[in-house]
Amino acid sequence: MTTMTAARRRQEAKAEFDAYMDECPTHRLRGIIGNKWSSMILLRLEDGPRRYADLGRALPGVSAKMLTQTLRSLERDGFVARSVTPTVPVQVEYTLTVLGERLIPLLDAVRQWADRHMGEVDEARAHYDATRT
Amino acid sequence: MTTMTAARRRQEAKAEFDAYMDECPTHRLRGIIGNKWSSMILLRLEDGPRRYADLGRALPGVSAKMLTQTLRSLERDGFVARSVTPTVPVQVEYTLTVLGERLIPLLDAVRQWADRHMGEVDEARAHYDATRT
DNA sequence: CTGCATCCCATGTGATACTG
DNA sequence: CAGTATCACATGGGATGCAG
Repeated sequence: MTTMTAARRRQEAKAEFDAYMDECPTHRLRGIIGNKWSSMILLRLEDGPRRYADLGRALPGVSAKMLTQTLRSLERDGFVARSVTPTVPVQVEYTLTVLGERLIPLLDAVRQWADRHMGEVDEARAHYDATRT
Repeated sequence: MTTMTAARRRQEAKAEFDAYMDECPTHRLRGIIGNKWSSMILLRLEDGPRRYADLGRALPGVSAKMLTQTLRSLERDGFVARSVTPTVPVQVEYTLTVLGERLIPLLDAVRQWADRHMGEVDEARAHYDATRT
């Protein structure tokens, strides 16, 4: 029994840690702003409401599937609100919620850091790649 | 020919946009801080240098592979420095670079936002899930 | 117009076993 | 101690076609 203890303890620690990670607010937030389209969409909504196809045109790289999927996810998390106008054909408008607006400054902070320092990252990368052939 | 124009134009716009995305500093930074272990490692290094196994113990959920891989990536991007002491057995120490230290405040900003607002996200999520059975 | 369903591939992540 | 190598798997993301 005693021989198993070390491995056993590590396993339990890992399980605990994994559970913690699932709860960890920071980790979850990173999951949100880390995905490919969330931030882009939020930033596009900063200037006011936008319709579905409108957003699609503003983000030429996005597929309909990802646009819908990301929008749903943002809606579920309370960052955007969705309102349908039952005309024919229907109009669907997406708006930033208060919570969504509060996220904008953070997104801007990320953007600013990137603008200021990603050049250094490029240099570091070039140097790293160069020094080992 | 003219019938193809619309689709054609969209394709070109997409290609352009994709190229832009690859360059976009913000998007690249999100790729860095968005991955599972980068931020955690950087935050652990905040208090001073750490050795490989030491980091591993501080992050019970990480596999050796991911620890190495993430560390390599952070080193390449210039966020951490790796120094080897050729004793027997060898010692490898990881330290935050100046660039890495400059990233910490941003990471903290993310953490703070998460601590303050993820509760609201949970509520929104619960409400969303509840309202559509 | 807005969105869902399906299929498919690339990538990220992890478990395990092995090495200088 | 500090990795490397290999295999396996889940997820993210995209293309296409259909529907209300």
